[in-house]
Amino acid sequence: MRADARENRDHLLTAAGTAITEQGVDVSLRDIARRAGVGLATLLRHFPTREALLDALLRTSFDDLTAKAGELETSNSPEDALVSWLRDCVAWTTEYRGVTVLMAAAIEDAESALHASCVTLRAAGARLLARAQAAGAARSDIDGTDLFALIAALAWLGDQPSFAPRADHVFEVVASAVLTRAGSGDAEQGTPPPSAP
Amino acid sequence: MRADARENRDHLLTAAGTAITEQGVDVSLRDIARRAGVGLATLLRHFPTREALLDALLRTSFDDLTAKAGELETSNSPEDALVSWLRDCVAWTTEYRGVTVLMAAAIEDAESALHASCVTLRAAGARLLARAQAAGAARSDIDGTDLFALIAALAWLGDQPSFAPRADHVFEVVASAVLTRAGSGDAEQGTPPPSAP
DNA sequence: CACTTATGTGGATCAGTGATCCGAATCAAG
DNA sequence: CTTGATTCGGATCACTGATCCACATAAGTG
Repeated sequence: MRADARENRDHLLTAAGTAITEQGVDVSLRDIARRAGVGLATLLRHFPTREALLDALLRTSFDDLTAKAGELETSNSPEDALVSWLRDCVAWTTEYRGVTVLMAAAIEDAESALHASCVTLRAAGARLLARAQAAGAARSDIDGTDLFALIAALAWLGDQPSFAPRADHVFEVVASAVLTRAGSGDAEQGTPPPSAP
Repeated sequence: MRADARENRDHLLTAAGTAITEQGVDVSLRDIARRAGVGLATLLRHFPTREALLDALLRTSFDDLTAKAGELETSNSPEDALVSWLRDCVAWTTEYRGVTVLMAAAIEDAESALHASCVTLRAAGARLLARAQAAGAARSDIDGTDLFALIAALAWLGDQPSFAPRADHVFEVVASAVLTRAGSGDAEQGTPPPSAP
């Protein structure tokens, strides 16, 4: 790779980072190119699609989250590990407004540049969930896919200006649904047992 | 209102209905105008913005949902009433793919054409929730805004092709979090009590 | 250092979007 | 039937992502 090309690539990545944190992932690619002092065509040569650019930009964050999941697997409490990791995941998405929709689309589109990162992230969450389930700390009728969907939904709430103030509270509510009670025998039914204390 | 104008308006609404159910709320306004046999400028005169068009198109659905909430208020079980209404709300959004994002934006934007409908809907849900809380069937640390956020999040999951197959299951999980247990004393803390059976 | 070649660049351009303007067509009242 | 106001829709604008190709430039060679 030529030296000037590498330099342009780096400029593009930093410009994309600041532009996205300011305006969200839907920011105009022309804006990013302009910030980097580069033509639009150059941006599109280095990153043929918006997803490719995001993949290069977010890959380290993805890796950090999966690494964190690995560390938490040796934490003392399976329950705390799961909840803490969930919180980290949701909190991370607030840095990149709008990234949730792209992740949701990428997780099932094997052609997407973000696909691999999303699958890895889901697997990391699934391991933490399985550990909590084995310890009886999480309901047993959900799996990694459900967990990923819950993370995405909570992250999406944080993306919406109208819901963002309540996002933390809603997180607690949903987390309490994932944790503890119920979920062993009547999982097939789907409907939880009626409350009769 | 002139007769031909009214006719065009009706054609536009039916065309918008079919176009949106086929392609989602992001469908091109030109497509809708073309289906209605009308110019784009005509569509934009009758409905100056996409939200205005959606408001006219969805208002009856909104009214149906709020009316249903009113009926359910006299149902025998506050718990069943709440869950049934939640299910109806989430199910309704599947007809109009992508409408959730617009509702989320409209609920806090008083200028939006959809604002009034969303506020009314939220109030209807809040009444059902309050009734369930009074009966001890729903946790007491959530309010109508939280409920609206949960509905929106679940509806958004149904909108995403990758999550749609799990949307029903996730609904049950979230519904079980809203219902029954906890929520009276420790609401201030946010964090649910650790599971220690 | 000079030259050649392969590589990278970016302005011009295309199809698509929502929005706006204004001359022309159409309806309804007298 | 005439008149006048209302409505219509093609042309147009600014913006998006994407593509093309003449041009500039860096890297390698003698």
